[in-house]
Amino acid sequence: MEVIKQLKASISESIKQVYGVDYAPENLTLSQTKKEFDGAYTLVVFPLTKALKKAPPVIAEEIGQALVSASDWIESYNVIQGFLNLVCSNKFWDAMMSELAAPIPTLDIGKGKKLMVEFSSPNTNKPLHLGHIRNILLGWSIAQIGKATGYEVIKTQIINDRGIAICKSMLAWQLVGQGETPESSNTKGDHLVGKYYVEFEKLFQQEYKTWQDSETGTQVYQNNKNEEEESEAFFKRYKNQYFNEHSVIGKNAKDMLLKWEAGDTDTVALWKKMNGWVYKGFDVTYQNLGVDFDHLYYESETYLLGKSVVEQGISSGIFYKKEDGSVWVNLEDVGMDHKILLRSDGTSVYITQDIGTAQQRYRDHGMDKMIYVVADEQEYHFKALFATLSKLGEAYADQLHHLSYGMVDLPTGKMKSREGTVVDADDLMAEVIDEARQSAEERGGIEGQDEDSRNDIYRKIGLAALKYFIIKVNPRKRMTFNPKESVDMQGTTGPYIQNAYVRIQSIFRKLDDVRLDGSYSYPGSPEEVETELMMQLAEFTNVLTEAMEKYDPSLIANYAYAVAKSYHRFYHDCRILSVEDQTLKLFRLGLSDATARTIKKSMMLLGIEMPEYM
RNA sequence: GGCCUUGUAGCUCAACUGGAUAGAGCACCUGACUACGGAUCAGGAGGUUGAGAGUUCGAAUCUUUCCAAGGUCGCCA
Repeated sequence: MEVIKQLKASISESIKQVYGVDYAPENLTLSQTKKEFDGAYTLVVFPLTKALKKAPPVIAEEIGQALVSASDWIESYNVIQGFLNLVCSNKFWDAMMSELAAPIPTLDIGKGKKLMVEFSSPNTNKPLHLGHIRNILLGWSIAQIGKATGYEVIKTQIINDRGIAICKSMLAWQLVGQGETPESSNTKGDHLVGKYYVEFEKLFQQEYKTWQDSETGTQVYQNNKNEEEESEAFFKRYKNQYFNEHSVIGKNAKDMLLKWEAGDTDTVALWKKMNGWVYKGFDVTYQNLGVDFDHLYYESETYLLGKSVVEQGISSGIFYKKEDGSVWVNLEDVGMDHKILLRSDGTSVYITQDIGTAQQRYRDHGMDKMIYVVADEQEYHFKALFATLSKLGEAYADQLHHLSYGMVDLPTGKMKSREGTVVDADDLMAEVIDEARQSAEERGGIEGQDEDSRNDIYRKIGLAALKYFIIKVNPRKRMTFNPKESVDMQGTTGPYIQNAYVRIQSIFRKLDDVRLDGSYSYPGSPEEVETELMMQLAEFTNVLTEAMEKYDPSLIANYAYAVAKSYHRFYHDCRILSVEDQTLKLFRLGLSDATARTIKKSMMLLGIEMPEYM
């Protein structure tokens, strides 16, 4: 905000004038004055004492005097301890209002730079769930924030389309599916494939159970159990080993994976068919959620990429090979451990393909900056990945960032797919939209709209509730998703913010012919609710900058709420359409318009749409 | 056990980067202009910021020691 910059510059000049000391404007701490004191902005003078060598109250007094005589923006001041409270003049508020009336500019922080954001990155064996929603909202939002700060943004994901998981679904479908398709069963493709993933688990459990009672099973139990260990506890622990060493259906699944890797025609055809179903399903979910991607990467195409890089790393001595053939990188110099890069059988692990994918992406897009949106359980992995890429001397290695976020819990505890407590993304969206519909029908207010418009409004409100509920929480923190609270529409919620916007639209609909020409002059002195709102709006670019620096959309969410709250108060206290004084009316209309634009922009950065009615 | 994250009102979250008497919402209680849209606004009650010690003009924030929860730690992704 230029007005604030100029205000700081004036303070800096006053310091120069009184003390002959150069104090850079950007080093001044100028905050909003607390409500219980008189003034708009407060200069905290404690930090100045060293440079100016006087007691805080004296400095405050002297700067205050100098400012009042030098600047026509400062009407008066008062000093409380080391705080210099500045009371601003109408000229100041008019200047600020004029600046607020201008279109919100794109910042130039990322000007000329490419930013790639990876988010969502699902497995193709089951539908998206609540955890993905947090991931997607964060990724989408950081991409929008990137754009708003001047970056050219490439939204991407890596789709985990291969591996044992999808083979399980494929096998189960072959065994018990009887040719079922999304069309034949009228089921969304991703849900259908997810169903067969569950089917596999059932078949496996049946087989396992039978085996447990067999001679071999009991023998294994007797030979391997810990002291006093019950059979149930043992077999729970032994499950993975059973899958790998004894299970017939497990062997079949693994064989399928081998066939897939060998390029077996039938297997690949089935794989393509079922993944195709899943992608169709994902597309619908993404569309309903209002997100899209610019460039997709598939694990099936990238999983081999890292190998040659690793082999080069061995010959150049960056990595080393153990006797058993496995390849390692030593990360002790950056405070980490040794990390495996290739298995002893020469196959690649998770990090291997990530190395390859990173290189591929850099070749494709030459990005200056890359953000991976992935849950915090993978922090160690990304530290190791970045350190390894750095050792390889990759140009972009120090511009990689893991946007790590806490997992989503339910009031009943963790989400666990095995226990069926996973909240499905499609179901969840349908529920919040339905909730919005009920709420709107009770209230009335949009009966005049046709059905399509009404449905569109319900969708916007419901999704706003859901998205805001999730995005308002600091990403770093683990969050509890309370389904009841997520559909709240009062208080700190998406619909509350939408309501402020809708009120403003309603005002402007009632105006016939008013032109806001961008110049404002307040007759008398603005009300406190008005100056508070203006100051709030003036913070937008600061908040946006900070959100980008910290990779934290929740800052924008909290900001949007603060603006909406200030507006609701203003709206309640101040007449707008019915005021006689035309300049005052224009001022308030200008303020309303600036508020609407700021709210809309902020919420757009979070992937939340604004309705015109609600 | 090592490392990382978190701990703030009954609950869900803030706190302008070390600033004034720690703020909102939900829930509870009391009110609001014969409503520019009440999905709103105002008020009440609710706190030893997990505990202790330290650093300084000043600490929820920095240091340190504990306590609690979660994550992670060489061939899962």
